[in-house]
Amino acid sequence: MTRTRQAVLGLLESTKYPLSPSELYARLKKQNVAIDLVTVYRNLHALKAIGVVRQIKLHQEEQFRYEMEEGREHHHHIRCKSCGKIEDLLLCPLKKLTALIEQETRFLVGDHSLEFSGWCPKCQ
Amino acid sequence: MTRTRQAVLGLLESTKYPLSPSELYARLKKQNVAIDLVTVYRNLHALKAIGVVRQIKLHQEEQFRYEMEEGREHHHHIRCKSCGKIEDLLLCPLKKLTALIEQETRFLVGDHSLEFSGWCPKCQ
DNA sequence: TGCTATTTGCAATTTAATTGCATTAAATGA
DNA sequence: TCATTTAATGCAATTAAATTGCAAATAGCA
Repeated sequence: MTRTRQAVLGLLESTKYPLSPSELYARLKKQNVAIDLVTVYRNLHALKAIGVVRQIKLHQEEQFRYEMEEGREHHHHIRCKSCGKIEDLLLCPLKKLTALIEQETRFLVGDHSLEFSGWCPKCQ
Repeated sequence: MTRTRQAVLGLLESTKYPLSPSELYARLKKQNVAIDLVTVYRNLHALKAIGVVRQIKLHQEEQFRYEMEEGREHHHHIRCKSCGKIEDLLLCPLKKLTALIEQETRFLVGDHSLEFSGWCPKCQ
């Protein structure tokens, strides 16, 4: 557990929404943490591999985002089409649906991703 | 409406799941359609702009995919984690949820994306 | 303190997507 | 039909996110 890794982890812990590698990099720079963008990527990869952070990809976005795995219930996101603001949605109407989908498709369902987009209060 | 554009459109029309630009390019090559990958990109862009095709991005995938807009009901997808097979899901349990989400978040909901992943019959 | 294994920074590479520009093909009108 | 305008194409180069190789630096531990 190195200084840089702690900085990455600390920032993820204190942020209420998922961050992209470049966002993490920019914020760490602002905090005067000497870190390379490649190191951000590698730390996120490592933290994901050990199950500490979760990698998500929002609909229509280019980059991956990362959020803490621990202490968070199953949730989804809503994202503003205008300013990009992201908030958690704590509801999930999909648990009951899995059996039906497995029956219809013969797939074995592992997980799902759900995302709403629209306009946040400021951008309406 | 050029030959190449017709080829792109024809392939999208005859495929039951969303295709990526590189998949389209590879298949057109196989059909001996002389086309550049850049042209595939530009045609998809143009077809999207006039509302003929829809651009989607599946969770955890790198590239965009495209599918016909016309004649298709609102639907979602299920994707095999192993072989990448994609199928449509014609159900959507989310319409009723929009009002609740707007109330809770004060966002104005525009649309949503929902995707299941798991293992297809062959890969189980 | 000294040794080993891991992590880091830098440079270079990969892949998806985009852009500039000269050439070619389509489409419209006389 | 042919000429003229307009849009589409191919090639090369570029951009951005992510990854990799490798030497130097750092952490962990005896």
